[in-house]
Amino acid sequence: MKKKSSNSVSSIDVARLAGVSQAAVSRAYTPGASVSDKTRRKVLAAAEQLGYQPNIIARSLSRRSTRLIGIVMAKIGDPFYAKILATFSRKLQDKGYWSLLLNVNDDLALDHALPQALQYQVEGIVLTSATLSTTMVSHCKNLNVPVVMFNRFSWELDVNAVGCDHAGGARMLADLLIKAGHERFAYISGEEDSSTNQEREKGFTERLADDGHALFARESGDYSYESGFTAADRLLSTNGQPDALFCANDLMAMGAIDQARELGLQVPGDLSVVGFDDVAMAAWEQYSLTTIQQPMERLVSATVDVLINAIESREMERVIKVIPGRLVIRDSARLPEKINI
Amino acid sequence: MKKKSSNSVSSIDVARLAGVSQAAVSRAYTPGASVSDKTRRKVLAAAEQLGYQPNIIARSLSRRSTRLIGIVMAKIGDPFYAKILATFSRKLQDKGYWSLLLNVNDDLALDHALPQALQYQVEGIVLTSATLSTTMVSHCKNLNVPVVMFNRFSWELDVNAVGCDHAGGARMLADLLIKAGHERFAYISGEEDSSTNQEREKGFTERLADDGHALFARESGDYSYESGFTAADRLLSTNGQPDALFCANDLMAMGAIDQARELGLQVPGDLSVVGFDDVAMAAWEQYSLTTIQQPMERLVSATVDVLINAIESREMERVIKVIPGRLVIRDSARLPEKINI
DNA sequence: TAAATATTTGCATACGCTTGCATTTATCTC
DNA sequence: GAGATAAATGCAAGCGTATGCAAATATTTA
Repeated sequence: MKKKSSNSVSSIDVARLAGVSQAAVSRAYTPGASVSDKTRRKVLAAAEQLGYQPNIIARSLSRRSTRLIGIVMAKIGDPFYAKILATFSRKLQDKGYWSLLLNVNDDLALDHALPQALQYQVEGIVLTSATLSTTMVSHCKNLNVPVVMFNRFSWELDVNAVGCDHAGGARMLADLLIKAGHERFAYISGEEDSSTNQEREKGFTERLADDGHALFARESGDYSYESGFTAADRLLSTNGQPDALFCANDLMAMGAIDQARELGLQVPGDLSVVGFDDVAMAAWEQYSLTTIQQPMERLVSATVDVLINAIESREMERVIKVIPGRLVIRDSARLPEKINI
Repeated sequence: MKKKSSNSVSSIDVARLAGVSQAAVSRAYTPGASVSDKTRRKVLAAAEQLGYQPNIIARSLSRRSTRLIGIVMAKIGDPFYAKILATFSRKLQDKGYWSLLLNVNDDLALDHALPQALQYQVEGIVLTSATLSTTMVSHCKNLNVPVVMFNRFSWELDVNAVGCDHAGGARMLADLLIKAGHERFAYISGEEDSSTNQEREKGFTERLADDGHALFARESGDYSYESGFTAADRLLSTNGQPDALFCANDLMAMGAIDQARELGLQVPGDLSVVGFDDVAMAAWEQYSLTTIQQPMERLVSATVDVLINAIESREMERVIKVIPGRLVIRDSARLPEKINI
């Protein structure tokens, strides 16, 4: 239709209209800069009239600061991760940072995507549901871009990390199940190589071992509802069934519950099922899942704090924070006779 | 620990090391630029050695193109929107664009956040779950930044739009319920002022009217599970119950199903329930929800195409695309005797 | 082999903003 | 009201890359 020529109005145009120098315009938009009120008003009026907005790209180049944070995610569709993302972007926005979203399928794709993000001069990176290769870590280190891994942990990688106390949470669950008098404990794992999965399993089995129990059965899943559903099938349709089941996350727990019911079992009558995360659906009537709540707000706040601090203080010391989860008791697991947890 | 001085290596450093001009370095990174293979190799080798990566911020300034797209979202936690976001960012990445995420609570916050995004010189904007004010629309228009509304529509606003055929989908559902012999139809709305809600209700009631039916009952919800749960309570605990219920989205439908069962009703025995969206959970055993599938890939592809085209062709003509949904029949609604849908 | 053409190269400027520094103007002090 | 101090202003040099243009080099043609 109408063909507009490139119509971007710059600080020079504003300066001209306001009858001041270009520098004055810049200062009018810089809090605490040395400008008189009168000048600032003149500038803002002229800007208003011309529809001027400062060009942050140019500002970033000049200031050598973009206020951009790269958020790396896989599985955005997973409700737990979706919530994380929502919380991150909100908290970052509150602090005046913006989120550059890197959607990644696997760690390989990350190695491809990350350099791109770095080219955008992101000032920090949040890693969820993906792990960096060591070359990428040193890459970020060289560029002086702090990284925080969220709910992932690795001793080898010299990277900041904030996460929930998965082992501790799993221990609480084991504890609850033991006290409820269960005997045959099963576990459905998440992706085997995720640190989250390993810690949860470790905490669970250790607490069992404390009471002389061992894992009665174990199946592999991948954190998806479907994997919980099918793993539970393998678990429950053999003879000699477990009477307590810990799934590495809520989604699988819900799948497992559905499968159990499919097979005619009562939850928690015949089988106690517990999960991990406390996603919104865990509270739904059909599932009413006993689980460990990951304190999202605290986790994300801590992560953002670590990141921003690393950015602003240029501190290179590695920081690791572990935040305890909270046991949420609902109806999917049998309770101890006397409740004293 | 170790305090690194600002260590950014620029094209000039690479040029020096490679023994070429800075321009040559720039060209080495520009596909199709006029450089000999020899030079390009020298440059890349030097770059490798220094760990050089082009600074996209500087490039953006020079080229006047950031390849940044602003994605505006509210309710990222909603599984349907989470999926949308995932799909968008993937498709955009595939086309060499990056997503700047704007997390927004309400339209008011948008009016605040959008100018900020525009300052980042985003080349286009995708709007989901939020509506622009008219001043923002003209703002974008002035800046020549194309906008596409996703699953939102407004006659008044002169903005591109891509969305599912909500009315058509709702009509299919009404059709199914009518043919199954239902008599008393109820509707639980989404947020009343969302165009999506209005279209779905319109399609539903129109199809009912075609057969001489009117809405038997109606309750307000807000697209959340909880609102479906409570709305269903109001709907079902009065005497004179509906026998068919259309909820404006799946989440509410699941809430309604849970409430119905809570009240001792069979679904679909006593009450047929249908939803809209076909989120992942709709396929879960407990719900097995009959619903309208929004063809996510097509919707998002179309949106991205409209946007990219508007960006690259500088075309200002308004584009509107409506894409049909697909009826997914599961077990939450009674079926007609003879199936001929 | 010289001339004509095509390909590479470097120079210099532009992109829009920030900021140190010197200069001008306003404010204060006695 | 003069001198001293403080605040405001403008100038100009960046920030790191892209690119038009002219000069230099390579390739082709006769």
